[in-house]
Amino acid sequence: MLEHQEEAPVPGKVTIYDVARRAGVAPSTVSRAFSRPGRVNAATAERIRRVAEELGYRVNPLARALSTARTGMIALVVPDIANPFYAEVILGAQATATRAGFTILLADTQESGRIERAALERAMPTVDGILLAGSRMSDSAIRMVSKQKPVVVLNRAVVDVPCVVPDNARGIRGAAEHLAELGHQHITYVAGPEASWADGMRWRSLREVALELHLRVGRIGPFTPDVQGGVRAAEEMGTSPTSAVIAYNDQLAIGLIRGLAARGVRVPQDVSVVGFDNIFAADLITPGLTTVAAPLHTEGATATKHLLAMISGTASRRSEPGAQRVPEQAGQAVVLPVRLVVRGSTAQRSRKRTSPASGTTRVSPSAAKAATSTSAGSR
Amino acid sequence: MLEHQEEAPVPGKVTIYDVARRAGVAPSTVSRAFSRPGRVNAATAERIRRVAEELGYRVNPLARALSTARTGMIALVVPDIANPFYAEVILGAQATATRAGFTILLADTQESGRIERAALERAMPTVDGILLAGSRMSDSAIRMVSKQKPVVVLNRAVVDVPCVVPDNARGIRGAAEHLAELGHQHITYVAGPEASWADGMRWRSLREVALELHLRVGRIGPFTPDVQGGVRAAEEMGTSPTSAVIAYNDQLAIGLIRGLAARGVRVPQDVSVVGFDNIFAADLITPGLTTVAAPLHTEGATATKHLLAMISGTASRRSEPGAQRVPEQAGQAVVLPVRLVVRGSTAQRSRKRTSPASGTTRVSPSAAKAATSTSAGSR
DNA sequence: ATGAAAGCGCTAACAT
DNA sequence: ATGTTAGCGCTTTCAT
Repeated sequence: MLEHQEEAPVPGKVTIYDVARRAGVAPSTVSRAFSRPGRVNAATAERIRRVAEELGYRVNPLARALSTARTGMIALVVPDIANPFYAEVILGAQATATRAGFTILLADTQESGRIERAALERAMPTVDGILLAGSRMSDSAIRMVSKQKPVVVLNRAVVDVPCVVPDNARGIRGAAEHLAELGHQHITYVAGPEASWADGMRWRSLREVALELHLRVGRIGPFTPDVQGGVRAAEEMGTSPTSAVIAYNDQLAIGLIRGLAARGVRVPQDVSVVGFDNIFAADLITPGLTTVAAPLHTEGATATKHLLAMISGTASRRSEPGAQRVPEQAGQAVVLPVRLVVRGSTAQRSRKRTSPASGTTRVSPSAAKAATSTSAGSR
Repeated sequence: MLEHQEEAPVPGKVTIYDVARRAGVAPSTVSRAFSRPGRVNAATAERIRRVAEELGYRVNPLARALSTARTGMIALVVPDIANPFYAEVILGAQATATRAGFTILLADTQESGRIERAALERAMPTVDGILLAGSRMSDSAIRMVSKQKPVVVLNRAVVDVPCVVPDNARGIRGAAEHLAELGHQHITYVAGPEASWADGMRWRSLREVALELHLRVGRIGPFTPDVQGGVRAAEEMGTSPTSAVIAYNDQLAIGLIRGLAARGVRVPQDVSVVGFDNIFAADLITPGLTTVAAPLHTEGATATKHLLAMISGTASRRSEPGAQRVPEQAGQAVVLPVRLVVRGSTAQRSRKRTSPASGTTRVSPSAAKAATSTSAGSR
């Protein structure tokens, strides 16, 4: 009679023991039937499956995780989900994670290093690996983390930690060449967060390519990498900006265009603007934003693919504490190709503007320190 | 000497046993010290904390979950993370979840009911509750789920399941009144997904308020609720749309404006457009989009708050299978206030346009078939 | 207030 | 191929 209790399939309460009893086998056999099909007789396996089915049995991932030390979850840590940039990355990550049977634990750190640490603290013991996109932590902190669990970093190069980054150099080069072809001779770089690796990378690349192309460059910033920041940048630029500007990212570029418009400066007639990332909105605004398209979705996917590889790599040697580090070409950043998407925000340099034929070849960005754009002096 | 093994704080491997031994207490005491402070002598508690600290001990959430049946995770299921609408909701949810010590398990269902089911299947056993935003499942399927775990539904009313929705009726009313004040007498509703509860709600509300305000209304659609859909809607509208339109959501409205612009119809001079949601981009495009601002962030936060309440409610009676349903005012949808944000996409009705004084109270938008779609028949 | 011991549901040697 | 037996790390009666 007690058997009757089984008759009511209470979904979350059926265990392998229930199935085992009902199928007339040992619990371990049921376990095998689910965790490693093939290691059990096809016939019994089938029977077990049937019984499990009718009993409404589902494996309990938690219990499984407790003994295997593998949870099937990976943490995705981002500074701001609402940032379309990360949204795309998340999508890419989610897609390949799901396909591999992994679940994503999402953590938004609100652009705060403190929250990021806390989030990691919480998530770490629950996940098999970590995807760090736009981390605010220091390189050494990241290395620390990667010593405990497999980690892949996005959009940033950290020594000794697998990274996935867009080809910033080529992207900036493409943008600069495009601008040069349109007759622009002086480009202003609108900088993003000071601490951003990508920002440094882009600015450096710009200076290099400028040298090569005989362009002059200036720089203002840093600004927060959002629309707000762009508006502020426009203010800082004053009424006579250079004829061309490359912004750290699209949000900044969009804000810049708005800010410029508000002060009567027209884009692209008066100044050409190029962004970076090619977020969704780049195509929505007027004029459309010319921008360096980063393979957002692909970045997420690629990073996840690597992470999963690392995870299955470490899976074997559980007991070796220090062995967490994987043979993978650690430290070797995978760089993904980018492409320039030309839209309406860039145009032939207007002849009406004064052409600063004078001026040195390469303008010292020291002018940047003048809060309210003294850098204008260079023009 | 064996003791020395403890000296190397291998972060993920320290257990309460290690701490207990080192602190000279029983494992159960260590457990108490962490899970229910107060039930242990303040002094010993302190000592335990210290030892734990220096040993680098962290409670293992999985192990804890296995015995308590509470994981501290809630699943957030959304159709599309990249959709700015959901991005905001996610943020709101994440914020309050984190504050309560909960972690979010994110699942993007790619607008697919099938994937949604699969995701739930996977997540269910791992989470304490579920947040369903923009679910593609049937009401009954949702009720089924909510019988197993606490569930809160967003942007949709499902009988017997706690819901959080924006005040669609008031929102539409506000939009219609605004349009009426501007002199518009005929409003076209650009419909979203056929299966969408919100869409039905909005259309119905529009008809009601139209009756009251002596406005005529028409409707075209359904369209996919994205920019693409809006562009298609523009095509379907032909060259002589009504002077005012309300779209199911902002993306549709944005696409519509683009599509209209492409065919030489100017917004707001020729036609006024109102959206719904007030997503980020609504303020970026030109002209700015007049729209009904839904409290996106608040929705996520509110829903989460309710879910957490339900969770702590069910926490007590673990053994009562059928008792999962909470006393909460189940079925009672919480409706959140909205407000109209007026931007540049709406304007006084242009006198130049032919005023269709003739025509029935409700004009059949048959003109739509002029475009490419044949689906026009159903409207 | 603290200790001892029995699980939570599953996996993993080790047998057979 | 399948059964036995220990755990995984923590919580939780039940004693003391």
